[in-house]
Formats: sequence, structure tokens, C-alpha cells
Amino acid sequence: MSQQRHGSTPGEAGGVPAFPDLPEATIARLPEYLRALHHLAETGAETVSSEGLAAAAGVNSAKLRKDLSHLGSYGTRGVGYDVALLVAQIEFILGLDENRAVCLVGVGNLGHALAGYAGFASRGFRVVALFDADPNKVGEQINGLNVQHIDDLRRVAAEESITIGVIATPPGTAQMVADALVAAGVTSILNFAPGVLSVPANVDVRKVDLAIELQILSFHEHRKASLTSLPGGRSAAADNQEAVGS
Amino acid sequence: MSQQRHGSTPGEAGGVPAFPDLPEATIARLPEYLRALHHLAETGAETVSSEGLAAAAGVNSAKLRKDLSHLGSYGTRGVGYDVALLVAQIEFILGLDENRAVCLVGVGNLGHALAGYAGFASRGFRVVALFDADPNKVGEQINGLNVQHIDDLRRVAAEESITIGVIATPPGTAQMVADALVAAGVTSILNFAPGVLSVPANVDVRKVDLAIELQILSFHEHRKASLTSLPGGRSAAADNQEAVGS
DNA sequence: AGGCGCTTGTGAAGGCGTGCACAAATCGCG
DNA sequence: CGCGATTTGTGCACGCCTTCACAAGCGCCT
Repeated sequence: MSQQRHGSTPGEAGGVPAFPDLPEATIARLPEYLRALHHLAETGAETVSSEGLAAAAGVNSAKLRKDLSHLGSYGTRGVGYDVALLVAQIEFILGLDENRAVCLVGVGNLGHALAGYAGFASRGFRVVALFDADPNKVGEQINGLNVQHIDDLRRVAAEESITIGVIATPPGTAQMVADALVAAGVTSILNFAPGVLSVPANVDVRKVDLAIELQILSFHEHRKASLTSLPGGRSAAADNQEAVGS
Repeated sequence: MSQQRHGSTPGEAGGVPAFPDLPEATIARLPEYLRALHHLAETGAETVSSEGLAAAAGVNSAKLRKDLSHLGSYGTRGVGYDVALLVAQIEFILGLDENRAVCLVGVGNLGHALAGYAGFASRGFRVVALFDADPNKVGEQINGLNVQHIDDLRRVAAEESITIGVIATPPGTAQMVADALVAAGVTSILNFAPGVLSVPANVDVRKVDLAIELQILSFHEHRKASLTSLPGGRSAAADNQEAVGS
């Protein structure tokens, strides 16, 4: 079906290629593939089979192939995928080659940890500004960054071209902060505060609620406990398969 | 208020009710409903309509009704749902009435914050033990808890009946810690370390990768940027609703 | 050059989840 | 006591995602 000429090479500079609209499910897995690929690259692998990469990423190999095929990927039948090339491909698609500027609002317990989280810097992001509403925290030095007052958000966001904001405030102030971020031109928000944010349609929000994750696990604990006490006796087999790692 | 009798009342003690096997998607939303319900209860509401609760939880009302119907829920046509009753129902299903004991391994940057995260305690969980492999950290006092050496995990887990463990270590040691947790009888793991864990089939794992969340947002930034620069001209309207799950 | 084994890419089928639209049920009121 | 307003519970259709299974392509070996 597809012509063998993959005309638009998305390598780096140049024209923007026709942007593929990937399924959301695929997008959510690309970062996982990317991490696995980086790990493979470090061990010196030149190529990977879909089977190998799938195992490293904890997914089905057919799913992985379909995911990669969606982004018009480069693979060689009989050989596998070129690791370096695939890394470049995925990083381009995810927009990681732009080393995006991120700001973080709320330097409390959790915000403090996020400000120092090494995983951000090592995976394509620069935390360039910290904000808080508490005057006592303004001026504090965290990981080489000065905590600034939230009233300066708009100015700083413009200066640093910030498009992604992280909310790590108490729930009560999250919506207010979100409004401020939107007003400052931020178009993507990662929200750690429990509760629903309402934002304009062109702003993307992703939520991480730590307590919810535990509650989901708690449900499965409850289920498992009630199963073992049932006469049916099916101890614990079934369908739960949790992949393999390296 | 309460009127008709539903056959099997899953209130609390007594016989284990036939455990409904809910769709995973529903389970993931129950905690969100629960949070919204608690908020409503604080404002003094006795009942809620599916429309109202759906708005507070950020979902479609039809979806909410279907979710609640799955757990054989109590609602009164023409009136709505009894807030207190529904809270009890969901907390029972999620197993939150048991106030589960949780342990946390890895008292680094992130682990430190998690140990002090108020959201856990307020939503049905007790963090009862902290572990680390670094002798310098053992003995440290965090939020009223002593950091213990990971070699003591097995003993402490048994003493405290711990069934849920949280991994907040560097990626390199995550698999080792997971093995230790499993050996100690933990059957649910919340993993903050990047990478895939391999565990027995009866152990549930949920992963939270902060960098992945940012990378997904980055993709959408990239997409938005390439759209605005395209001749198509559709600035940014369309169908983008609200946040996403994990 | 030719054949063989390996791996990708994809058509097709099945399952799951979502959202619409409506019947059934309940309350309040005249 | 019946009627209308309101809201739940759900049958149904649609679309997305997953998974299987296999043809097409590629390199290597003889």
C-alpha cells in the first residue's frame, strides 16, 4: 500500500512532515518504547526485533509492530528495527528534540521532590521556573532554581517560552493556578492535585492522582481476598500477566 | 429516605457478597466518583443526580450511571443517589474500609515526599513503614516514622500485615525491591521507577512514570504547533474535552 | 543465483468501552 | 388518586483497540 519512498524525512530541521494522527493508545506507549530503546542503545545493540523490544517494554509484539507502523516507521524485514533511527523517530514525534521548558507551581512536599526529579532533565525537559503563593517560600533555592512568586508567572512564562506547567499545589488552589497558567500562555498542564480542572478546549490536561492509584490496587486486594475465601477455590491463576523485563 | 429492599446488602460484616467483576475502566473511575462524593458530602448535600455527580467528577452522565449500575447501586429514580449511601458502597467495593497498611521503599527525593503525602492518610491508607538500602538513611525520622533497612522488610511486613508496597527507588534497584516485596507477601505494588517489573501473576502492579506524562503532553504540544503552522488553518477548536486517565 | 529462515507490516475478527435514546420508576402536587 | 415532571437504569449501535494469522520482503548461506 504505502510507497516505499518515505518522502518526508523527519530527521531534524526542514519542513514539518504531514503529521500522523496516531491513536491515543499508541501515543501513550511511545514513551515506554523510547525508554526501552535508550536502555538497549546503552548496551550496544544496533538493532532490535519487535519481539525483543516488546518484551523490554512490557507489551505484546503485534501491538508494538502496529504502533510503529502507524508512525510510518523504519524496520527491516528479517532483521528488525535500527535502534538509533527509531530513537530519533520517536523523539521527533514526541517533540522531545526541542528540550521543552517546564514550570512548576507549588513547592510543597511533592513539588519539592518534583523540582529535583532527575528523570525530567534526563528525558527531554528543563524545569526552568518554580512558583509558589507563600511569601515564606519565595526566594528559597531548590536545585539551583529560585522560587518565585506566582504573580510573576505571566512575565516569566513569556520570557522563557514556557508551554508546559505542572501543578503541585493543594486541591483548593489548583483551579486558580490552572487559570493563571492558561492566562500565561501555557497549553499543557500536568496536574497532581486531586479534583477536576476546567480549562479551555485547546489546553491539554493530564492528571496524576497518587491516592487513586492506591485505591485501584486496594480494589484488587479486596477482590483477591474475597476470591480466596470463596468456595470456588480458584486461588490465583487466570489472566493476569505482567510482562518481562531486562 | 431508604425505602425499598435490595436483596443482597453488602454493607460490611457478614457474608462476602457475590463480588461483581467490574470493567477495569469503571474501577479506575470509582475513586474519582468517591472524591467528588466526599466533596459533596462536606457541602451538606443529601442526594445527587447523575448529572451533578458526573459534572463534579468530570465525566459523561451516561457513563456514570452505567458505572454505578455495574455495582448494583442504589439510586432513586426521580431523585438521584443518596450521597452517604453511595460513599459507603464505593468504599466497600474498593476495600477502603479496611484502612490498608502500605509500606514505602526508597526514601530519596520522591520517596521523602510520598512519605509525607497527606492524601494517602486522608483517603484510606496508612503508611506504616519506610525502607531504604542506604545505611545513612536508616534511622532517619520522617513524618513520625523511622526509616528501616530493607533487610527488615520481610519481618515488618508480616508484623504489620502489609499487602501494598510502593517503590520509589532508582530504576536500577526497582526489580530487586519488587522481588523482596513479593517475597514478603506483598500482592500489590505501586511503582514510580521507570522500567518494567516482572512479578508473579497473582501480584498486581501499577506504574506511575512522571516523565512519561510529560512526554505525552509534549507530543500534543508538538502536534498543536505543527497544526497552527499548516495551511489547513484550524486553529484549535474541536473536540478536546478534559483530562485523561492513566 | 536460488532457496531458506527470519521478521516486518497489515487485513480481518473479536472484545471492550462509550454515548445515545428511551422505557421504567418514583416523587410531589392538585 | 391520578398526572406530570424528573431521573435512573439499560438495550443498542458505533468506534477504538487488541490480537491473531499470514503474506511480503530481506539477508544469508550454499
